[in-house]
Amino acid sequence: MEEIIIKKGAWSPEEDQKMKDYVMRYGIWNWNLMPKFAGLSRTGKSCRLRWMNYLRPDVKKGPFTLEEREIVIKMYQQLGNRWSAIAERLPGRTDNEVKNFFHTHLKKHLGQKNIDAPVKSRARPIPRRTKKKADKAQEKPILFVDISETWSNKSSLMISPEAGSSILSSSSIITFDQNENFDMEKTVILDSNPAGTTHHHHHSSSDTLSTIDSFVDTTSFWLHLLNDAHRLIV
DNA sequence: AAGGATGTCAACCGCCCAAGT
DNA sequence: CACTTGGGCGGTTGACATCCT
Repeated sequence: MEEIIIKKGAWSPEEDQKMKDYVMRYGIWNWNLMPKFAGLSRTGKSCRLRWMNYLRPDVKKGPFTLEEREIVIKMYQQLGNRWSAIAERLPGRTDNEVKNFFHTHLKKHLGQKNIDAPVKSRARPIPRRTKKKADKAQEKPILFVDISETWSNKSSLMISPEAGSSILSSSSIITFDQNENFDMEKTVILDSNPAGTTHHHHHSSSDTLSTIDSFVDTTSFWLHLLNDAHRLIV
């Protein structure tokens, strides 16, 4: 097994570019696996943080406006140190940025007299997580691809000729969970199969599924194709 | 001019939670 | 039920910039 040195600290412009290129092409599917495919020697966590706080196209850069400042103060009085909740009220600002802004600009310059928090640190009157995974999936359908070593036990790729749309005269691929029924919404149209291998399986009913055993060998290829294709339908 | 003090903020860490197994 | 996993959260650190004497 090859030893991979995980890089830490500041991101270089080259790393940023790799990340941007990758996400633009393939989207975000799994933070832990993504750096490997993107050619980054970083942890998934590090990648996620960099993307969320800096590389994401909708992050607002530059100093806080007066309005934003007022919102931070007001929300801090209401919510305390729930930075991510406060950041939701400030489009383009991240929790990290709000937290930094508060500590460096507000806490000291205003003093506690004007910005009393209603609750002590760690107290969470409102559950931190209000969104469930199902809710999020509804907001934006996400293709889930499981490529763990136990791949074949958990889930499979399926190709269903019937699912082909008129857009492309090709086979379709979906991902699925064992308990999940065929879902046309998650159908992905592909042009071709990897490495010219034949993975076409015909199904007469929607719950007939086939496992592609050689998946692991062509994981990268498939994931890239899936992500490309996924982008077509989202 | 110099170098110590202070400020800024990107990125890390440990912990937490929801969902899956 | 317990355990694992992925990702989200807030506290904190430390490199670098700027200020101050």
